[in-house]
Amino acid sequence: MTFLNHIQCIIPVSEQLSEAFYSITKTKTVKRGDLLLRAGDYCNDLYFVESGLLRGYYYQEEKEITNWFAREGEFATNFYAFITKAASTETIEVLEDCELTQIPFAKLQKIYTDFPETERLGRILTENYYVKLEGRFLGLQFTTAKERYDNLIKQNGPLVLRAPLGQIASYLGITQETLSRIRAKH
Amino acid sequence: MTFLNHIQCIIPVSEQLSEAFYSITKTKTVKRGDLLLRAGDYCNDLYFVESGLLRGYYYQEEKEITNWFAREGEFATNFYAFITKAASTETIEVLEDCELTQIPFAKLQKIYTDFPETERLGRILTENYYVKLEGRFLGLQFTTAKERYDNLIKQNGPLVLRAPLGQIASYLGITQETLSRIRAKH
DNA sequence: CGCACTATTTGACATAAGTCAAATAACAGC
DNA sequence: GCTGTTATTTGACTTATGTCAAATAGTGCG
Repeated sequence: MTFLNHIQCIIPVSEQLSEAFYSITKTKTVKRGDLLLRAGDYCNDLYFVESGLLRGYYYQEEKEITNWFAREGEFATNFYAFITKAASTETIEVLEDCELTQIPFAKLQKIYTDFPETERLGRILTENYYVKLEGRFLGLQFTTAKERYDNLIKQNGPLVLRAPLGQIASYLGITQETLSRIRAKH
Repeated sequence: MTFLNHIQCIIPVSEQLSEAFYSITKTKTVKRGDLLLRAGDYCNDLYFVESGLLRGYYYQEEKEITNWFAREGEFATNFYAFITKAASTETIEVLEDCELTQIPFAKLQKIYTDFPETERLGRILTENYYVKLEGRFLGLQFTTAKERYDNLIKQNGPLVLRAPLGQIASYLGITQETLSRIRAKH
């Protein structure tokens, strides 16, 4: 699913709006290991993943914590830093070669001004982020590590499995050792 | 802090906008024990708490889980149900007599249409919800039950303490017994 | 005031997951 | 294909928090 297809699922996209999006976005190809954003930098872009896999991570007491994975059809950015223009606390790393649609913040603002109906888009994307986070929050509170792992596999399939064990473990809020033991009992 | 004061902290409020808000909002007085919203109902109103204390809760395997408390200066609603028009999964209960500013969904939509600059307001309120939830999510993952309790007290002071033990415990994601033991060691 | 009901505390024990450490396994570069 | 490095697995032990049950304390109502 391309960026525009995805937008069309959220708000109606007129010919003009479609062209405006076309003119402000760039296609960006990145390779495994590249960093799209570093902690401390400003986050000027929203990315839509056309193909590939990314992750966002930060440090919590020396330990690297993976906060999210984004695969094709999903948006990726340090949401908070993108919106507030505060320095990013997250680093965004390319896990699998990606084709991305890059949406610069300033140009997105212009779209909001020129096409007020797109304000709704921003709100809905925020809501989606919220709902997703809420799901994880409830999961953390009411499910065991094994259940969370099984759910991750069910929802994200083998794609996420290509990520190293430690990254998946920290995403699930558990230690590597625990995840390794979960896997051992198939 | 009144509703309009609060809005003014987020977006500039013109004379006309102020009047428009005035015309769509109603002041509502509710008493301890009243239910503002029941699980299963549609959530048609956003409330701003001028004074008093509310909570939102839902059931998770027979157990009542308090999802949030809202005190003066905060908004209260089942955010998800309000936005999506899905049936509410939450019940909203009045913990302490409240004076509320009631904002009906349909009229809020009209404000969005008549004053497009208010779309930003919706987005920012959503973001605030998101950031708050993110804080709780991280807390659940990286702090002990005692730390979470201490933080709650620090942030919400004695107001929340008037809520029954079991409600606070479920909000913190722990059992009553554990919270009771935390309190016992002052 | 006293009864019945509900909320809180306390105790004894169970358990999921963490910690630390060592043993393997997998992998990248020469 | 070896070698050093990094990732994963396994083991032994600890710990925070949960569970179940019983004892108190608190509260509203007739």
